[in-house]
Amino acid sequence: MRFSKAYIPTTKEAPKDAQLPSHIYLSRAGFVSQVAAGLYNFLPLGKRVLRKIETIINEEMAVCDAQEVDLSFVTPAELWEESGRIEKFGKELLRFRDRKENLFVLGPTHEEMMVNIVRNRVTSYKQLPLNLYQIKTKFRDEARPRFGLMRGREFVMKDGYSFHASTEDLDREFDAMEAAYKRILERLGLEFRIVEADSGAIGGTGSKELMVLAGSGEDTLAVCDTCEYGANVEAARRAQRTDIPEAPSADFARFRTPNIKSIDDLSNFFHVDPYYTLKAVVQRAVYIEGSELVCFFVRGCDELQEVKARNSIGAIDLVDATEAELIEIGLVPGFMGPLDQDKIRIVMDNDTKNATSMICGANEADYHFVGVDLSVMHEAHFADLASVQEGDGCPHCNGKILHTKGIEVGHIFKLGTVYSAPLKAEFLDENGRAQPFIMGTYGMGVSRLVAAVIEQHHDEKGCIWTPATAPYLVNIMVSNIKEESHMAYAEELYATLQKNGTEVILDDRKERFGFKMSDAELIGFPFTIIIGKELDNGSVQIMIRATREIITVDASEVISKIGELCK
RNA sequence: CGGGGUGUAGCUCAGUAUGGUUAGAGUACUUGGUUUGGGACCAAGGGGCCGAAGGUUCGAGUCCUUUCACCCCGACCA
Repeated sequence: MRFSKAYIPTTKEAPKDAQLPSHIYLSRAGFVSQVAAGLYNFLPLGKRVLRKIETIINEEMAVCDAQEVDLSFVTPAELWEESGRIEKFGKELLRFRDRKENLFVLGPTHEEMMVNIVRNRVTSYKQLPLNLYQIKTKFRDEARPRFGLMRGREFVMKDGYSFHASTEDLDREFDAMEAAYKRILERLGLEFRIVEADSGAIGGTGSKELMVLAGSGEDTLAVCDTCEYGANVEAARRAQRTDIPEAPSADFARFRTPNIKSIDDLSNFFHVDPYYTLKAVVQRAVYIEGSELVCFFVRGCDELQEVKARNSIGAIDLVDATEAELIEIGLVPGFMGPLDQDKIRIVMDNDTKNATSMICGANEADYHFVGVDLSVMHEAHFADLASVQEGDGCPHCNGKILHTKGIEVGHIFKLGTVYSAPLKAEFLDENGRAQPFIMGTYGMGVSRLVAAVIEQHHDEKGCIWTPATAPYLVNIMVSNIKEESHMAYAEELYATLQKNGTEVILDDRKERFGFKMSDAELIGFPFTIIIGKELDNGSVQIMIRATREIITVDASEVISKIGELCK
C-alpha cells in the first residue's frame, strides 16, 4: 500500500470522549471512528488488524478440527422463547418486527442458533464430537457502553460450541480449546493469564476466563506470585490461613460495648485482632420470585465477596439492606450476631466454621458476646463468602496471592445440557437411548482484542502493535520524496518486500520528516525504514517502534535485518 | 435504570454569568510562494440552521419549557 493513496485519517487531537489509551490512539491513528454510543466503524487499518486476529484464530481452530460456520445475525425470537432466555436477557436483546409482524432479535450470542442447526441433523453418537464456530458481529444493547471498543454494543466475537456424547469427551475438547486459546494469545504477543471464573447462575463447571493483563482492565484477578494459579476475584480461593494471630483469652460472656459498632472500634476496644471478630453484612436477596433479607457472616479481617454471596443462596441479585429494614424485623444494626436469633436467614463463611475465641454482636444494643465458640453453629449454612485479599495464601502452592487487573478477552465454559435439554437437541447413544448433547462453549472477543493489544502496548506517542497484530509490519518512510534517488531506492525496496510477502506500506506522502515520523509512531508500525540523507552513505535507518530506537544499517542488508528483528 | 456533565466549523475549544453590529481561535482543508531529519513559515481563501422543537423579546448561541444525543460515576453485563 502507498500511504499517499491510503485512507488513514490521523489527527493531533483525540475525540473528547476518549479516556482509555486504546480508544484515544485507535481514534487518533485512524483505525476506528465512533458512530453512536457503543458503535464503531472500522477504517482500513482497523479492518486489517481485525482480519489478522481472525486469521490466527481460524488457523488455530483448524488445528483442532473446529469448523467455521456463519449463522444469521437476525434470529427469530421463538428460539429465544424456547430456551427461556428472551426474558433473562431482558433489554440487552434488541428486538424488532419484520413486515409480517414476526418478532426477531439481533444475536447477542448464538447458543440457541447453534443448537438449532445441529438438532435433528446430528442424531447419532457416531456423528459426535462436533465443534462449530463463527466469527461474527454480535449486538447487545448494553445499558452503558463505554471504553471505546472495550465494551461496545456491537462487537465482533468468535463464538464456538462443541457437542459431545459424554462428559469425558467434553473435558478433552475443553482442554484442547484452552490450549488453542492459549496459543492464539501467545501468537498475538499478549501477556495474559487464564483464570478460574464464576460459573454464574446457569451452573456448569470449568468456567475459565482469558485475561489480558492491563491496568485499565475491568476485572480484578487474584494471581499467585509463584505458580500458575489465577482466578477472577469473584471465584478466587485461598489456602487455609497459617499465620493466625494469638487468640484472646476470655470465657463466654455478654459484654457491654457502648456505641461500638464497627469492626475497627471493636478490635480497638478489646485489643484483639479483627480475625477474632465476626462481621455481619445484611443484604436483600432478590430471587426470580420475591426477595428476602439475608445476613452473611465473615471474619472481621475479611470482606464479603458479593458474587460468592449471591451464589451461596442462588439469588439473582443482592442489594444493600437499609438500617430501617433491619430495625423493622427487630435486628440491631452494629450489634448483630449469629447466636440466639431467628429473625433472618444467615449464611456463614467457611472460615468461621468451629472458630473459637470469637467476638460477635449480641443482637442487643451496646452488647457483644466474647469468647464465642462457633462450633455451636455446626448446623448453620456455611459457604465460601470471603473475598481473597492480597497476601493471602495460594490454594495450590506456598505462594502469595497478588491482585492485578485484566481485560476479559475469552471465556470458555462447560455448558453440559443447559441448552440442549430445553431445546430438545438429542442424539441416540450406543444403547439407542435419546440423550441431550453435552456441550461446551468457547468465546473470544475479537474487536475487544484489538483494544486489548493497545491497552497493553502503547506509549505516550501512540500504538505499539505486536508483529502479529500490526496493520503493516514495515513502513518505508521516504524523508523527502523530491530526492529522486531516495524515492527510487524506496520503490525498489517496497517491491522486494511485497514480493517476499511482507506486509509493507510506503510512506510516499509529500510531507516533512517530523510529520511522517509522528504518524509512524502514532499508528505504531513495528518497523519504520527511514530513507533519507543516510542513503548517500549507503545506509538506511530502522526505527524500532517498541523502543523508539533508531539503528543504522547498510542499505543492502536492510531486508535481512528486518527478518532478524522479527524473531 | 439512578446521579452528574457536555452539545458552537471536519477535530479540539472560547463566547452563554449581565440578550445587542456580519459568531471567534487553534488545528485541518484549498491556492500561491519559501522551506525540507522530529507535527515548518508567509500570504490569500472556502467552511456554521450555535443538537432539535416550541416560547419570551424590538432583538436569542446567550433567558424559559420540552426533547434528543453523547460522555463520566454507579447498578447491570453470555
